[in-house]
Amino acid sequence: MVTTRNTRADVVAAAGRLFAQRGYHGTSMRDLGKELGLLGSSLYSHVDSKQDLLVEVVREGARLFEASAEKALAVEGTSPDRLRALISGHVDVVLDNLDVARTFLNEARMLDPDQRRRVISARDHYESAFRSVLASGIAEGTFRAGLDPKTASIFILSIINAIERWYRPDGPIDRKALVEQLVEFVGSALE
Amino acid sequence: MVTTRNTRADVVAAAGRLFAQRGYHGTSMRDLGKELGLLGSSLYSHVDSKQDLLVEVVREGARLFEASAEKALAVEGTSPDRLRALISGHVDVVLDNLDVARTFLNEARMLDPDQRRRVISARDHYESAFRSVLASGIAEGTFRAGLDPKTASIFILSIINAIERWYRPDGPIDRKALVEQLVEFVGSALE
DNA sequence: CCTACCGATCGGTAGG
DNA sequence: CCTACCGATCGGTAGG
Repeated sequence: MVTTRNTRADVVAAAGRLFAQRGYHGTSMRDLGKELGLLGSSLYSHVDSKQDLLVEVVREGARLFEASAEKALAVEGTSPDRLRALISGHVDVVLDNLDVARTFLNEARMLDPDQRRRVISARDHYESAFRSVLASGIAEGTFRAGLDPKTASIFILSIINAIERWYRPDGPIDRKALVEQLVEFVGSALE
Repeated sequence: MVTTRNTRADVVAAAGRLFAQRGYHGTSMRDLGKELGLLGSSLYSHVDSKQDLLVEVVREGARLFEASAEKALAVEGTSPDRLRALISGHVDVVLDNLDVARTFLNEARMLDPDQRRRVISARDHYESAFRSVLASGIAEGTFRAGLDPKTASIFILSIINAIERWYRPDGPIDRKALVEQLVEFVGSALE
């Protein structure tokens, strides 16, 4: 077995792993080097700074969530169908990219103000997918009138963002059942 | 105006503020000293270590949530009444102790394994208050049968724990309205 | 609560 | 990607 040189993508992936586990400030460049089998100083041939790594991981998270929303909004069918697609897609993004999702959700606030603003607007755009599906459903009469799409979106996102905090893939509830429980809970909250 | 000496409680309170804002690893003892108008080294006349401060803040959070649950469970009335008391009490704990709650929710994972275990079991005990109220409501027929109290509790806690992340006291929705929206959303999810 | 430190570790650079 | 560093900062201590 040959030990190949690390690519920039390897470095970013390892950064996501450690940032997710120990937090951005809890991870040193030497920790990250060790994770990759090289010295901390060697990382600077791949990146300009530690912040750069956080930016890169968080951006990847934003891309993944955004791509999921785009797909979900394109689903033919009813508003509840698109809401289900949004929820199911979110679960997939989180569970298929746990480290990236965790870093995106918990460590983005460690970015400098400029980069943080970009993340906030990316999040708002993602949230707007939920708001628009809820608004359509209310207009169609499939979701209860009097529902506030903004608040309801925040509640729904609160539930699906928190999955990262408690869900264990090897636990008693598999991914499909998780999505079912989510859709059922959220669905009946909207009726 | 006289400048009084800081008490241990002042130090813990300031630690909660900084841990909540910048994270545990993002806060240095010198930062904390500056916040209190003294040197980092002077803090060691109040505490033995930085970890001690995190332990203290997190424990205070655990105490507050536990006290709230105890009060809510003692409420006379129906299961939905007690659920409302749990939600309303949780909102009060979070909004009246934002820094402590944030540190409890986001920084407890930075504790050493031993202390972290204690927090996890404290959280589980708090969650059990929600589970038991849901189970009673299902048994009475006020909450829909087929509901899983464990999963539903996690979903409810996901929503009310996330308040820390988005709610602004000076925003368009006041505390009373927030509780109403929460109770309505969660309530209809359980019917 | 300050003075005066300690060894360890931090993010990062120059040069190969 | 390593060698050999840099100045700054880290948590913490001794003694007052």
